[in-house]
Amino acid sequence: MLFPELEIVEIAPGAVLLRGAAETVAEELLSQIQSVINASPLRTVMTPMGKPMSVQMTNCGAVGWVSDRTGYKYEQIDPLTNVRWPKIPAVFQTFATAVAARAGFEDFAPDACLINRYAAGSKMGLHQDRDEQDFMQPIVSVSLGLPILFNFGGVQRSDKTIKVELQHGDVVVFGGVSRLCFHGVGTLRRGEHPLTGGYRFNLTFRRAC
DNA sequence: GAGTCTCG
DNA sequence: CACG
Repeated sequence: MLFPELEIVEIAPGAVLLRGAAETVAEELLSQIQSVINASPLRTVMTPMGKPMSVQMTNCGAVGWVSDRTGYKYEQIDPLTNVRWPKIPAVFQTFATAVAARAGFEDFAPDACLINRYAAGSKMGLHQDRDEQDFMQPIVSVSLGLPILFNFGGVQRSDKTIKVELQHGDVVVFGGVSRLCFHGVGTLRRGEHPLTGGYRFNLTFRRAC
C-alpha cells in the first residue's frame, strides 16, 4: 500500500499525522466496521469510577479493550456476547501495517482494534494508552466521518497539549518517545458527513499482547 | 493504585 | 476552555 504525495504533519517527536491517508479505503473500512458491529455490537461502557463513557465502543482482534468497575483491561471474550471478538478484517490489518511503516514503524502487527463511535456531545478526556504489553509498538489511530479536535500532550498529564483538527481519513501514528503521551479529543460537534451521518468513528490499532 | 471520569 |  503506497501513499504518494501524502501530507505528513509532525505533532511531536515520534507522533505524526498522515493527512487523509485513509481516504481511499474509507468506504471499505466503514463497511467492515459495520460487519464487526453486527457481530459484537457497540455498547456504552462504565469507567472504573462508575461513570459511563460518552463514546460507544466495540472491538475486533484476538483481544479487545474493555472498561468496567474493576478497571481497564484487554479481554479475549466479548463480555456482551460471551464469545470471541470478531477477527480484525484483512483490510484493517493491511492498512494499519502500511500506515505504521509510512510513519517509520516497520512490521507493526496489531492484535487489537478498538472501534469508538462518537455522536454529538461525545468526547474523550486526556489519557495514556498503557494497558498494552509492549510499549515499543506504536498506536495507530484512524479518523472517519465528522471532524474533531485532537489534543496531544506529554508523558505528564500536566504537560501542555498541542491541538490539531482530525478530519475524515486522517491517521495519527505515535510511538517511540511519544508512546505514553497523554492524548484525547474534544467534544464532537453535531454535523452531517456523507459516509457516516452524524457520527465520527475512530479505529485504534494496538499490539496489546 | 490510578483511572478514557466529573467537578470547581 | 484550561487547570488540577
